[in-house]
Formats: sequence, structure tokens, C-alpha cells
Amino acid sequence: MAPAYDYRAAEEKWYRFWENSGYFAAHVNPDKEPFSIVIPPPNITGKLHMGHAMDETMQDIIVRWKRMSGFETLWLPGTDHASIATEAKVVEMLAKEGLTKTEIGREAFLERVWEWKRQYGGTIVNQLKRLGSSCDWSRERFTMDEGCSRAVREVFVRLYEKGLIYRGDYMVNWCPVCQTNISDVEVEHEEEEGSLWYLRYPLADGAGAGDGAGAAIIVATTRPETMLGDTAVAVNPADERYRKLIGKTVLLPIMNRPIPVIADEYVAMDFGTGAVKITPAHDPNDFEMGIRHQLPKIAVIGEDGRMTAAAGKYAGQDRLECRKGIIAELEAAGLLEKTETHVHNVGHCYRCDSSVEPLISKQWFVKMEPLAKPAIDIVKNGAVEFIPERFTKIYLNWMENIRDWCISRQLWWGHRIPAWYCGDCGAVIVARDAPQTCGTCGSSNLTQDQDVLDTWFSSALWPFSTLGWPDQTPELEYFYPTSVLVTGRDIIFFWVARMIFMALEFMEEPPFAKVIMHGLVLDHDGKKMSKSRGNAIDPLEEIEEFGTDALRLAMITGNTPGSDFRYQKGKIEGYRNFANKLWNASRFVLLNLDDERLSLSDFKGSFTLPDRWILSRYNNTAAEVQRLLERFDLGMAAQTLYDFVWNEYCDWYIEMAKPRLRSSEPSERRTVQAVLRHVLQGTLELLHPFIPFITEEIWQKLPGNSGSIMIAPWPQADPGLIDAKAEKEIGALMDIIRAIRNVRAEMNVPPAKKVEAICQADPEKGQLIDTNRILLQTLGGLSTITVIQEDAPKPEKAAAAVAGGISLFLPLAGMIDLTKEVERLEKEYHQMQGLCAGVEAKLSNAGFLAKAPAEVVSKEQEKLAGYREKALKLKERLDALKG
RNA sequence: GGGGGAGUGGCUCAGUCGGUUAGAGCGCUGCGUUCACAUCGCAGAGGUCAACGGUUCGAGUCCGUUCUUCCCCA
Repeated sequence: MAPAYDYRAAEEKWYRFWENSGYFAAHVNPDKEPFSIVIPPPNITGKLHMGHAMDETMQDIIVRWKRMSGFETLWLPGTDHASIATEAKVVEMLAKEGLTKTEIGREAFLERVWEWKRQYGGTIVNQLKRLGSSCDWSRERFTMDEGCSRAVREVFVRLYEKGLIYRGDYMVNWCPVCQTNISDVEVEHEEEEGSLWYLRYPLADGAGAGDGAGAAIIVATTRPETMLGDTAVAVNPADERYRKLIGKTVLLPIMNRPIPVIADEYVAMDFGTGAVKITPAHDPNDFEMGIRHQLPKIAVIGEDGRMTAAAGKYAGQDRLECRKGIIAELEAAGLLEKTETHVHNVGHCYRCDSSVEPLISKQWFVKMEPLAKPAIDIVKNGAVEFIPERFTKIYLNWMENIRDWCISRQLWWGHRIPAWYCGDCGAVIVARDAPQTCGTCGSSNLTQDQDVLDTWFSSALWPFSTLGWPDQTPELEYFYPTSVLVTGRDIIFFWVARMIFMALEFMEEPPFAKVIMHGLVLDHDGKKMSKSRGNAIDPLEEIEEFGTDALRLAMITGNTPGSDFRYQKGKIEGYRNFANKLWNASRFVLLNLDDERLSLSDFKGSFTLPDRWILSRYNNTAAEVQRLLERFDLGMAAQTLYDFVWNEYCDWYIEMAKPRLRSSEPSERRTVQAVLRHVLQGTLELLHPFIPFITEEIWQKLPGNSGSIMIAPWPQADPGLIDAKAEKEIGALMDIIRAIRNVRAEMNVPPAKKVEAICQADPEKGQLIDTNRILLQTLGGLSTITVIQEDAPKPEKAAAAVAGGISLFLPLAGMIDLTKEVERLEKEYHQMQGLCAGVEAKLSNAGFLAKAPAEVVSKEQEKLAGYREKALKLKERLDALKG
């Protein structure tokens, strides 16, 4: 075995081995309980990023754990067609050839996209494999494959027939750059510093404004260019200042259009002047108000972001150019009252970051209220549970205030809307398959809707469309509903919420019982990683440098579930080191094992104290890991194993085992071999879900193993091997050893120099020291240990310490600096006194004695006794030195 | 405006049901190269747990207020 773990060779080898052996594949198996997860499908345009690394790692840990635990485990992988991103990619490619998509036409364009998908769509899949993901690749799906597409059409038609999908003219978020509308959740709001312009709208009948400002009403706006489409001015009905003006008419400047002053409670009295201009065609709130007051809607900005014919002389101008013109014109006319700087939220396209234009457009929508209700109930009654729990509130808050979902997109790549329009009678036909003739007039002059569906419409069906729905397949029957969903907190609305209501509507069952949310991976400064910011770290580079297992641990260990965490090089380095530690501990064990596989149960009678201790610690660890995994507290589970391996198995048990491995007594040797092996193997198995590669590599080398660790049975804690007494006794011995080492270090005793030790102990402790003298000698660097009785005279000219309930003396002739020794002991003595005082105060408090549980009180009493004993012994020593 | 996080050694973060001498990794200091590992070992320094108030026998942990900071929604 090499002195360092070579992850490069191991990773490739074992992944291929697992896949070829069919270990990833899940089968419908009524004899076993199923456990299933669907992957959050990455975009085919995507490149592996840290978010994937985290997401995949968490899923793989859960899946491997469940598989080893005996479940028929399905992790269903696949990819998402990412309508807008993919289309943009291919459009860009065409542009390089000097072509546009309209030039080549829909059919040729789609062919190009499929071609692109064939060529690059698998990249992300191969990258997922580098993370060790144990997906059933034989079941890999794509949101645009035949099955998923059929499910999409089925859902669309059924929702339409139920009246839950409608088409209409409504305010949408239009991206003038992407040339499509986007849904509300796809709009990202950013604070921007802009201006607030105060515009003077003269009253038509010349009546006074009531505020002494003259015959006008002043409105404040951040978007003066939309004034060309104003159809009212609104004030709050409770606003004294404007009460007299309600019902009056103002003359819209530039357009010279008379518009009414209306009252609406929506108007905020403390914003601007308390009077606002209303543009129903270009602002979502104004649109609503326009409906309430039956105001005309005048669209002055078009889908190209330019002013329309309705904008009069500004027609054809870009909207920002128009804004300048209008300000100049109003100013010249004396109608610009003032300008203030103003910070406001501007909606941006999630995709291209350009500012979104709210405008009215004919689109398809899903009516949300009836779908949201069951989706709220299912979470409230606990049938779908969010982990951590706080995401429940975030989900409910959104679901309870949900707006209709705009699902059409002005794109070509995606699921084309299954609606046809009759060219003769205008009928709309929504159907699963292309109709030949119009059901109303019989005409065959039919054209299909040009638009495609929001990508999330198909991913919303993912948990059941991938299992064969709308057919009642055996897979659907067996694996649905899925067990858990693991995903990032950033797509709770986009995806999680939508899967829940779609599943409830079509499966009448939630898509999963638990939703495990994780945060985002941030850079070392706590900033979100992004291509544009240039701070994204490539997980593949990290894998190259440190290995997949190290990356996996870095992704989950030591951070709170659900919260974001900062990625730092030091972290992955640390876990690379851990892998190497595990490797070397295993190397040591393997070098000391014989070829025969020893069974632990054959050695039960000959366990020594260290054996009983490590077996107890191991079984406690196994139980704890199980408990943590059941709560999906993966980070804590990994941390528990990390600590066990490094701080207990390596630092102590291996060191304790060394003298016995060199023993000439074969039974002694064989016992320690059996324990070393048993604990190592179990620990590897517990670690396997977290770090699959190195654990397989080592496990395969252990004598007598065959098959694969990934299908080995999950270790069960054996309560019979938990031994509190052994843990306590070893604890005392460790304290003594640490005290010896501490004295040696303080007194500058060279590490290789063996020293003599004298222990003053009661008979019980004396016995403990006596039976473990070799251990103390080896780990403390001692030549001899002498146990003397408590009342025996204390050695002189010796450094002293109190630990593990005994007084310890190291006669270091000529090496003791008396002043330093007194100083050291005094420091410790004062510390003990402080601790005593603290506990004494507690124990003299009548309230504490009366109200605290008896167990807590006796624990405090025990503590005090220990501190007092130690303080007393230290005092004795100090007196002796001084006296 | 509404909602949610976070504030714990120099840095990054754990801390479960309120009871621990408040932990870890990195960094820092001292010592250490035969016998698994310098990707290491041993010993050590370093914290009034953001502030104030409250509940409690007992608060890093629960409640309130304030400050700082990040995120989501409108």
C-alpha cells in the first residue's frame, strides 16, 4: 500500500466497477421497501458548479445509506431542457454563422437545438458522475423526451378542460432582449438609484388644487415616459388634501387628453405628493386599478422596447430616449415641478439581466387559487415536511399570496402549447394530439399556437412523469411517491412548490414526504458565486486537486442544515488530509493483519480495557450516526465519524494496540487484530455514504471481503458492547497520560527520554494503573511506574500533577525548576478553586436543590468532589514544595 | 413595507431537550524525522458567546428591545 492515498486512480476504477456491476440500478421488488429520490434535473446547458456538488453529495449520502440499509433504492437522474438558456445558446451559435432563427425557420432551428443537445447535453451528466453519484443511469430522463412531453400535454389538456388554464390579455413581465415574457418568479428585483420626477398635470376646468399651488395636481413618477399612456390620476379617498378634486378632470400634458381624478385606497398618501398617475398598460398595480375603475388601457411601449404609435410624436423612440425628451418638453412647458433622487426596485430578467418591461400581452396562465389550496393544506397537516422547518413558513407565505402563473413563452425550444386556432371560425382547440379539423366549423385551416411552455411546467411533473405517468406503470406504482427531495433553497418557488400542487392535482398524493433544503455555496468573502463576478470555483478543479471524497466532505461537514456556507480552500484541504489519515490508519491495520478474517465474537473473552473502550466508542458512534442520518443532519453525522476516526481510533486505540501487536503471545495479537479489523471495517461502512471512493478502495483490501462496500449491510450498533465503565476508566488513563505529557513538555524533557513515574492512588485506581502499566509506559514515555499508597510519603524533587483521580510524580532530578513548578501548580490550583467556588455556589442555592432534577444535582455534587480532591492534592504538593 | 437567516477565540464555523471546565478546523507558540501518516505527532496560548433588559434554581441556548449584517418577497 502506498504511503499516500491516490484518489485519481481509485475514483475512476470504482465508479466504473459500481456502474458495470449494476449496483446503481433499482428494480421493482415487492419483497423490499422502496426508497426513491428524483434528481433536481440540471440544465443541459449547465456546467457543474458548487451548487450541484452540494446537492448531489447530499442526495448520494442519503441514497447510499438507504441502499446499504436494505431499501430498494432508486435515484432517478435526468436533465432539463432549459428553454430560454438553450435557445439563447443556439441563437448565439447561429449568429456566429451570420444567421438568425427566423431566417432558418422553426423546424430547422429545432433540429439545430437537438443537434446541440446530442453534442453537449451529456456534459453535465458526465460531470455528475465525477461526484460519485449513484444514480440509476439506465433510467435517465430528459424533460423533452417522449414520455415527459406526453405528460406535459396530458396535464395541459386536463387543466384546460377543468378551467384551470386560460388565455388572456394580462400584464406580464416582458423582456425586450430575450423577446419573451417571463413569470413573476423569474424577475429579480434590484435596488437602483433613479429619479423621482414631480409632474404638474393642469386641471381641465381651471379649479384650484386646494393646496394653493395653482390649477394643477402634481404627481410623482419614476417612469415619466409612461405618462403618454396615462388614463387617470389617483389619490387616496382618505386624503384631505385632494378630497375636493376627486371626480374632477385633469388635462394630460403633451397628449392633451382629459383624464379623471379617481379615488383608490391603494394609493399611498405619504409617497411623493400622494397623487399618482395611472398607466394601466404599463404597471401591474395600475393595471389592477384600471380594472377596478374601468379605465382604458393605452399601450405606449411595444415589445421591442420602443414607443408605439399611441405615443404620438415619440413613436419609434427607445423608451429611455423618450424619457429624456419628455422631461425636456415638460420642463420647457413649466410642468416639471422638481426632481428628486430616489432609490427604487427595478425588475430584471433572471436570464439576461436587462430591465423588464411590464406590459399587456395575450398569454396562457394557470389559475392558481384552486391548486394552491390543497398544496397549502398538505404542508400544514405535515404530510409534506420541510427540513429545516423554517422553510415551511417561506413556502406557505408564498403559496398563500400566489398569483396566476404565466406559462407561455415566446420561444421555440420547449413544449409547444397544445392549442390550435381555427383560421375560419376562430375557435380554440386544446388537444393531446394535433386535430385534423375544427370541431366547431369543420375547417381544416388550423394553426398551432406559436409559443412554448415555461420550462418549469415540465419539471413540475418530474416526480411522476419520469416514472411513466400518465400510464400506470409498475415503477409508478412501486416508487411513487418519492421519499425525499433534496434541493437548494433558491428554487423553492420555481420548482418545489409547483411539484407539490401538480402532484396533488394529478396523483392525488404529494410527490415526496420530506423536502430537504440546502443553502448556497458562497465564495470566501460570503458572496454568491457567479460567472459574471468571476468568483465561481469549479468543483472539477477541486476534485483534480484534492479528490472527490474531500470535496464531498467539504460540501456538508460543519455547516448548519439549510444555511449558506462559505467555501474555503482550507476546508477541502482539511478533508483531503482526513482521507489521508484514514488511508494511513488502514495501512497500519492492514500491515498488521494476517490473511485470515477473524471474527470478533470469537475473542469476546479476551478483550482488554482498550478493546472494550474502542468497541464501546465505535458502537456509540454507529448509533449516533444513525440517529443523525435519520434527522438528515448529514453534516453532524460526518463530523461525528471524522472525530471518531481521528481522535479516538487513530490517536488512541491504534497507539494502545501497538504494544500488543508486537506481543509474542499469539492470542493477545489475534484479539487486537480482530478488534482493529472489526472497528475499521464498520467505520469504513459508516463512512461510505460520505466518502464512497476511499472507503471502497480500503474495504476491498481487507482480507475476506468480496462484492462491494456499497452493497454491504449498514452497520448496526450493538448495545451489548457499549461499556460506560470502560469509557470512564480509559478517560482516567487518558487524563493521566495527558498530565504526564504536559509535565514533560513544560519541563522540556526530550520526547525520546524515558522517565520514571510514581502514582499515589487509592487501591482501585492503583489496580487500574497496574493492569494498564504497559499502556501508560508506552503512551507516556515512561521507564517504570510505581504505585504507592495514599498515605505513603511523597517523593521529593519531583514534578507533580493531579489527574484522573491520582497524584502523579515524575522525579526529574536536575530538570526541575522549582519556581516554575510552583507557578504551574499554583495556576492549576487557582483554576480548581474557581471551579469549586462555582459549583459550591450552585449547590448552596436552595432553589437549585429544590427545583433542579436530582440527576443534575448529583452530577454537580460529583463534580465538586472531583474538583475538591484535585484542589486538595495540589495544595498538599504546593505546601510541600514551599515548606 | 412584510418575512427569514446570521452576529460565539485572529479567520471560517459547530453547539441537539436550558444544566459541558463553551468545542472544531485553519492560523499562532514551543517541542518532535527508525518502526501507519510532516497531507503527521505531542504540548500550549487564545472567548465578559453583538448590547441592554426579562423569564428561570440555572441562559450561548427561551422572551422582549436595540444595533450590525445577509437573503427572500411586495
